[in-house]
Amino acid sequence: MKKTTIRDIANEAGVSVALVSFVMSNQSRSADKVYKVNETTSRRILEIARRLDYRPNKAARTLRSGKTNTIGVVLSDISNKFFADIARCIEDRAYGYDCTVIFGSTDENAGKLENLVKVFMDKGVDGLIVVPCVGSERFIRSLADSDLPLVLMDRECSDVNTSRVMLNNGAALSLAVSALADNGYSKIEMIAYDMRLSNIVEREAGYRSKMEEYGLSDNVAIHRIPYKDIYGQIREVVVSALARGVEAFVFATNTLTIAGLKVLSDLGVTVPEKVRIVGFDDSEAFELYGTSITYVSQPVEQFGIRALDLLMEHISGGDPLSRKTVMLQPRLVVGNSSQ
Amino acid sequence: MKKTTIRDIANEAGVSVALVSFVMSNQSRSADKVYKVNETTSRRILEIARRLDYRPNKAARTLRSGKTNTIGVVLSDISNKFFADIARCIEDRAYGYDCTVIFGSTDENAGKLENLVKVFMDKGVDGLIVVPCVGSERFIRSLADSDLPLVLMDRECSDVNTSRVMLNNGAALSLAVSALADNGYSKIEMIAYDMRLSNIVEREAGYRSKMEEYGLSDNVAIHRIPYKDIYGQIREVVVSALARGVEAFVFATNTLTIAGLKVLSDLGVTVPEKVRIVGFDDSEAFELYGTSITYVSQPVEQFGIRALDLLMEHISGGDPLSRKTVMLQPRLVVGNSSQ
DNA sequence: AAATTTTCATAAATCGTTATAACGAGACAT
DNA sequence: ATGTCTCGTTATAACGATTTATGAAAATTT
Repeated sequence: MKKTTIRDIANEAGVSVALVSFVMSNQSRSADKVYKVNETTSRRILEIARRLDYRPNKAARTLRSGKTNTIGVVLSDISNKFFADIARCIEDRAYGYDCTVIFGSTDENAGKLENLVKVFMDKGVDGLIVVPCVGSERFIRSLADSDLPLVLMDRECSDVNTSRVMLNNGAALSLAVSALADNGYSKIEMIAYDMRLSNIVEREAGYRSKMEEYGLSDNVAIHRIPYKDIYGQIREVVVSALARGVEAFVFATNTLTIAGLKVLSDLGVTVPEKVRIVGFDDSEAFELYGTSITYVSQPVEQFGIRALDLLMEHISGGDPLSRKTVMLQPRLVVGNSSQ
Repeated sequence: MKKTTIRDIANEAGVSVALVSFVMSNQSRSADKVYKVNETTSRRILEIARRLDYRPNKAARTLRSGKTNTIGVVLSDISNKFFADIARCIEDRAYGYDCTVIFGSTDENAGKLENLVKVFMDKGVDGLIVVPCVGSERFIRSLADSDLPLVLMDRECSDVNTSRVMLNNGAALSLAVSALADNGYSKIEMIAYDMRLSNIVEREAGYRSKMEEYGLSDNVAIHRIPYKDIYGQIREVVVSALARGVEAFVFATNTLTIAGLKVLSDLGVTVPEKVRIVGFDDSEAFELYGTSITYVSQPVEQFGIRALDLLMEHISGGDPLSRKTVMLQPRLVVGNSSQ
């Protein structure tokens, strides 16, 4: 029960292996010359291939052609809902491109990122989609200078000439601030991460400038939470803010939103009676919270779809000079938590 | 800037390519003969390899040896938290085995499962971890008869001689029932899926037998919810059960638990005052629910770890007759929702 | 009818490894 | 001195495809 090879088919059909190869990878073209295959023989070969249940050997194909039809996706943590959703979209869409995907999680660790990329390159991926993390800028720049197709996702990396898919993070927090300010609240504080990721930084800027627009510069307060012991850190922040008479919180990420709501709930602070909030990203957890949550929504599936499309375009030879940036727009979902 | 090959190293060191190959894949052994390499030359070759930044070409290696160092994992939906967590564990652990993982989601569709497995086989995976779905039994049996190493996860498939990692599903619902019955409740109803997946079936059996043990056979009521419009279906069930004076609900899965809680919350039915519940699996959503939830916890990370270990053992030639079944034990986490 | 082009097919050279048989040189025993 | 072993190494044939140059026959032009 040996696997059938191109050679078996050639024997069976009484033709050369080259011809079979041409038929199989049907674009049968060379640099300038175009190899045409006779319709009848072509069909005969296809038929025999089907009968013998021929499956091309990918390793051989890759060895000779240099193409793996595999791409690598490096993200923060595939067990995080946001990235898991993106992963799922990429997986589905890649199927259409007849391309398989391998994933890797960095845990926001630049060393791991570097490692993963190297492993993926050793595997011979045709291209990479990468979510940069703090400290990975230099490496990513060098990566972009190599000739491996690359698409950045979710977070910027300065001075890199490559395609990218980003959220309009500034607009996201503008929406959040407006939702509250338009209801007459002015003491709006922001809870963000300690990490200097581009998306966080931009969200902070969005918050700040929108506050200024409403003439609330003096009320600007950004709390930067370390990545570990989020709950404990937020609790401190919230307690002191409440003591100062804060009216509302805006959150910079999904995780922070959930942790913040839990803190408020544990403190017995009701929303929106005692304090208002606007969250970031949807979560099934919101459904079990007593009050419906106002939040900024990002088009999650678009991240995956657009990033993959850009990468594929890039791989199939689009000219390397026209790198595109896709800017996704956030949307405000209004609930009672901001009233 | 061509990639350096084994041949470059051989030239540089003035030895044959074969010797370099032996050194690189250092277990240099044949069927019976063992090829020893001189310590000094070995070190010299290694040194040169390091200097030239040698990266073995996986495609060539695979073509010749037949091994890909890649495994496939077929699960229900990688964007579902339970599976995402498992995926993450597998990913991390596979790194230690110097092995990459490709994932695929079936959406509980036997056709997709079959398709994914075929794609993975074409890719040449060394082995598979599969979460069966309804209707895939025949295909999985045929798969198990092939000589591709296979490990089943989370759900049974009858008459298949292969390794597997399962939860003790019966015990899981026994725990759930006990938690309620021990508090004096007797009208305990179960909410399960319509699907005849082995894990669901076993959970139903666990519920039923534990109810009998408490002498509550007459109160046994299992509600089977179709996979679509879960919320609406559960709502109907809950409303009529409440009208009949139900005291408590036990849920068969995570998704059902969340949906159930949301229904209760929307109906204004407070837990545990009006009705008691025991959930399945942890969820961050529980943290935002007013009452702490009593739930059956599965050792999620163990699924990934044990499945991968079994598969690796299987791949590296453990005798095919000794297939193992790992039975993971559930644990009860007690909150207020069952009081 | 000769010249030219087009069409279809083939042979042979890779791609970078691994696996196996064989081989020379000393060591050791006969 | 001859034969047998072991040790370290080499030559070479795969592995299964793609790619290129080349060729022979058929179709077209001149």
